[in-house]
Amino acid sequence: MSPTIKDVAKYAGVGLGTASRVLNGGGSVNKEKRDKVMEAVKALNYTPNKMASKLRKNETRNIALLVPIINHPFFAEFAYYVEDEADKFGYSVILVSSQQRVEKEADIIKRIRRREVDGAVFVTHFAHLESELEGCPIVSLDRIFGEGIPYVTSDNYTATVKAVKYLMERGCKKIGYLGSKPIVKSEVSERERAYKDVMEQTGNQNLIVNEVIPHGGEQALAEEFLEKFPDIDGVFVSGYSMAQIFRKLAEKKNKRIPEDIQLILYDGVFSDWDRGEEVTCVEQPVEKMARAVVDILVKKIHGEDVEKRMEFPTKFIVGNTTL
Amino acid sequence: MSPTIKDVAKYAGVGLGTASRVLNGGGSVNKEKRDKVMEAVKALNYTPNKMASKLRKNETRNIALLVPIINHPFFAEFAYYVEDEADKFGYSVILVSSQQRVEKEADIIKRIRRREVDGAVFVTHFAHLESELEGCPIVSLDRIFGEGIPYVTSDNYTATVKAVKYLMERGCKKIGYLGSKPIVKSEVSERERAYKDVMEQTGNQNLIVNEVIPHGGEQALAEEFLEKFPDIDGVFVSGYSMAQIFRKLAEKKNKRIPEDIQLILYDGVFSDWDRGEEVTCVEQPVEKMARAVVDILVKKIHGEDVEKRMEFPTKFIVGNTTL
DNA sequence: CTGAAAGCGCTTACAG
DNA sequence: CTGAAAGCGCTTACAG
Repeated sequence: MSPTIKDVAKYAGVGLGTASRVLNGGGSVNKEKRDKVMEAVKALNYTPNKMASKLRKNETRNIALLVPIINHPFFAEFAYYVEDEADKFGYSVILVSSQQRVEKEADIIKRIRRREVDGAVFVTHFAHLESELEGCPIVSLDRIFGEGIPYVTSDNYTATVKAVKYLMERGCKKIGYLGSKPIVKSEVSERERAYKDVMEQTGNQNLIVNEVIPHGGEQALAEEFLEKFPDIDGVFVSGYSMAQIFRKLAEKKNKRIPEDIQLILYDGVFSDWDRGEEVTCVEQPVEKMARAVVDILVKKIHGEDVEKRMEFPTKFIVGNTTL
Repeated sequence: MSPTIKDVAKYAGVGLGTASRVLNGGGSVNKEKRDKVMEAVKALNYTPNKMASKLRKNETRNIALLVPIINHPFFAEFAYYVEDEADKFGYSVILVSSQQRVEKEADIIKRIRRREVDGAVFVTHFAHLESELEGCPIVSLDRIFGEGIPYVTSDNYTATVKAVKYLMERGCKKIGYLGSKPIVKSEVSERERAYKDVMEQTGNQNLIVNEVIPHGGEQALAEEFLEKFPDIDGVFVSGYSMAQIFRKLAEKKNKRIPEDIQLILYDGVFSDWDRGEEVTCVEQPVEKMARAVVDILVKKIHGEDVEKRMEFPTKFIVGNTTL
């Protein structure tokens, strides 16, 4: 068995409390005894057992990160910064891909109650019992839960207005909206609202396909969109996967982008692995948003007051999918 | 304060042990008492405190997953399946992006010793004190640590031979090798060995740029490669990011792929978000490899015997980066 | 089948 | 400054 702090104390010839104090820096300790303890630690090759101290201190120093699916550029990028930021505060992050399964979302709540994690970051758009969340240390991205749950978002409305107007400026006459609608209350819905407002103001028709779909349902939706609106010459696409699938489909149908259809994506350009093509897009400040989410969560775990809503400005990037 | 099992026992009018037994199914309990306990659980809205049972049972039910960086298609895909498989065994996965920082790798070892996790999956090619690993429940991908650490890999050698020969069949006369070399002993090195062997057998010259580089160093390496071998007409690229960067660079230099340079990538084609272009590549069975890694790790944590090395066959996929 | 007790390895008031 | 003690919330032999 590995040595315990008891062994260290005994070896050093001091009391248990003293050993603990030198190990944790709590309270001052006689230099001589301190040295003896350090010596004992070395001699016994002692490592503290965190399970014990966590139980005692009633904190796990873990947070859960719930994403729909980790192998998606936006969520992976987000996860990267969440981990980096959490690490700064001494928290580890437990990764959970919800895969849109409602049990997995509910499971996170259980993990908090079971003291497996101190709190959670929610990046999902699926449903579950809101009542269960009461008082839970949770922070969400985009999604609006209710009073107790703060969230971080981007300027969905204004950015979409700008994007749609840009398509018009570039000559588009028939602009569609393609997206997968959140099943829950979410700031993402502001995108559709913005689109509709612009269409109304400019006396244009709404050409929308925006549905609640299961994971993997993008293909069917993109097809539906192109069938419904075959003569479209511009499209605002909400979501990275959807845009990728739309582009593939358009190619297959011999619709050239941007010559035949101009495209703007909400959900930006990412790292190197993104093949470096420049999509015209609304880019979210993923890093800042991820760090903010963690900062808020940590504050919340410590019982501090936090902002209920935090909005970050996006960047409009002109690429080669518009003329 | 939330209720403890003690409260449940008191409420139900039974002993602590009895309450524990009905909650964990250990040993049989009188039906009547069982019902009373269940009733108490409901009434008090009791949730067990896992920190306590973990301490008692000396298991965290957490494993760490160490990847160089999570926002990379291969690692994200790998992580997805690791989490899914771990979940089946009741384990949670703690995500750590090493960012090539040696402290982060060493930190994982500490986490195991501190009982923050029961074991770890290593997907990194950086260095640290091998001696520290002795007896640690660790499983690696590709990397060869030594006797005690099992690993999962793919058929690097044969797949590379096949790929390079394919380039020849397609008419390439000057075939280069571009990759980032692992700093440690790894099965990935078999790729370079295979390339060299084919070159030697066919009486061709080695045109290799394969260096140990820091994260983000791909660009410089790709440039070096093209400067050194400007008249190349085929290239075997090891690693996804490197290939993406190479393709971008080639485009900038007006080298068309595949017309001027044919390209084969080791590290396959992934999900939808990969823009769907078909790169000719050697595809690793990521899902199977990830699940195998977890299966082995769980066995190892439970002290069972495990295979020391497990090789999975890759698939050769012909795309549009070769003629 | 069941209750009282010991103990997992820590930390933290509490006297001194 | 420091040691002995209590306790975090469980589980698991141990008697009965």
